[in-house]
Amino acid sequence: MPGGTTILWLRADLRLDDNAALVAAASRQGTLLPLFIHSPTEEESWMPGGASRWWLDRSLRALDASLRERGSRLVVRHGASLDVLRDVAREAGAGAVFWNRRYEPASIARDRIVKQALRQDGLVAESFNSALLFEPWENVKNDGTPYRVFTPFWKSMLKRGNVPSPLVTPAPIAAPSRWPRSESIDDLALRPRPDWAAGLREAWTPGENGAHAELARFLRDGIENYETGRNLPSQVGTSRLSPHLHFGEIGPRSIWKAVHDLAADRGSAAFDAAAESWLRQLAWREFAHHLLFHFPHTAEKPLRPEFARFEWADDETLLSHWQRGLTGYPIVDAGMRELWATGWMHNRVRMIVASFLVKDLRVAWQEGARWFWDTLVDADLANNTMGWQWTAGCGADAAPYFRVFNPLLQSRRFDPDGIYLRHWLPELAALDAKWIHEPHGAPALVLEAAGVRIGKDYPAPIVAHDQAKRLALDAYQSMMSGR
DNA sequence: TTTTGAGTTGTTCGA
DNA sequence: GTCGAACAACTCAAA
Repeated sequence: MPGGTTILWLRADLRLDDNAALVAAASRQGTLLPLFIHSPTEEESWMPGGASRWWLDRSLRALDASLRERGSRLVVRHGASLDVLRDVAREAGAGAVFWNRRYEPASIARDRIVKQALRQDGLVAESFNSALLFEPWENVKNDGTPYRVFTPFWKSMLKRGNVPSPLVTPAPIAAPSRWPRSESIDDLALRPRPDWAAGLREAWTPGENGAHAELARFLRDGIENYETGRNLPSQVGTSRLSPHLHFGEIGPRSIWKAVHDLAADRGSAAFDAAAESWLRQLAWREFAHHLLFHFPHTAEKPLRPEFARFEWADDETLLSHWQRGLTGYPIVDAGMRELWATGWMHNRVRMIVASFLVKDLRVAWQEGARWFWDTLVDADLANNTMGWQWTAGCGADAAPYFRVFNPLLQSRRFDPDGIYLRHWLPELAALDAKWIHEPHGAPALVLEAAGVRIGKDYPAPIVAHDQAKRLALDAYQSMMSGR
């Protein structure tokens, strides 16, 4: 019978707007019990890192506040998901559990067990899609197998048409007559101790309102010049929506519609082109989930099996210099310090630092993926995995192995005035645009005038790029020839 | 099945 | 300084 109480099991969908499970639960004409279960070990080896936990803490508080505005609240518990769901269902007399799907391998396995068990208990258990425009199994090749190249995936997605519209959430949200026990968000101990999150607080506003504000900012100031702006780390030329998307504070359906509405309003071909280039990025997110769904081993292992025998440098020193932003290459070090301070790094710089770790230092891409996982507020298994495998050349797109980023050229091209470098490397701030990209090459008098002592104030390069590139290419060739 | 065209993000060389 | 071609040849998608 309809009615009764439905548990809305919230996970990576921390929003009220455009939430399919919420809309479906509300349509049952009963009451709704919003529940978050903290169960990090169920993510197996991909437990949220410190930056992600900080974000989650803030996002849960924002969600609770939004629910209270609508006459409800967020129940918070910790423990094994199935056990908690059963306990809460009993305590609240709930007859149904609804949730939005996640696509990480460990989540899929857990959710399958949970759904089956709840149904055996006699509960209604249903899952929905609120994270993606299309399910990973929907947009596949004509022969039913998954795509491994982005462009055909994207064309096929456009050809499907009918991108779903965002769902409208009813207000208020009907609260149950009796609330089950809830822990406080503080009890989850998500906030870092000691508190190193000052930079994160300054940079971000987690939560649904913060997400929509960021989208509005980007649609107003960023999207028109996205093609150039997205490559300049000294500017806010990207949407910065990645952490909001990861936690589901905003969904792709809302974004797709907002962009198309704006494009229709502008009615200019130039705007359409800019808008499409950004929506392609949203499709890359879809593609990443598609890949992780169909190739679940790729979070740990290369998609291209021949890369399993690549000989990586097993060198803790190189890795730790990279992690701390002490490589002697300013663009790499600036990026790594931005990451450490804000939990985020500009995408252009992510490519540069990733290429540097994998090709110049020849440290395994999995080490870089791990560090990003622990430090990024937008750490997302699908995106992180695809990005690192692409950089290493072992991923879905056949990037030619000789494509090695030159950190000096990239730095000059995308931060010509050194604004980004000076911001994150204050010890180099007095160097001019000519030398800030390569301080170790500057004449002694220039260094002296700028107060920079190489090896003391700022490190000498830990590897010589030209030589490192040759060694990397040799290593790739050895691997390919099977030696 | 075979064939054909194409593939996020780069660098370097030589005209 | 700018531009096109080469890098080296592989995998994928689709006709």
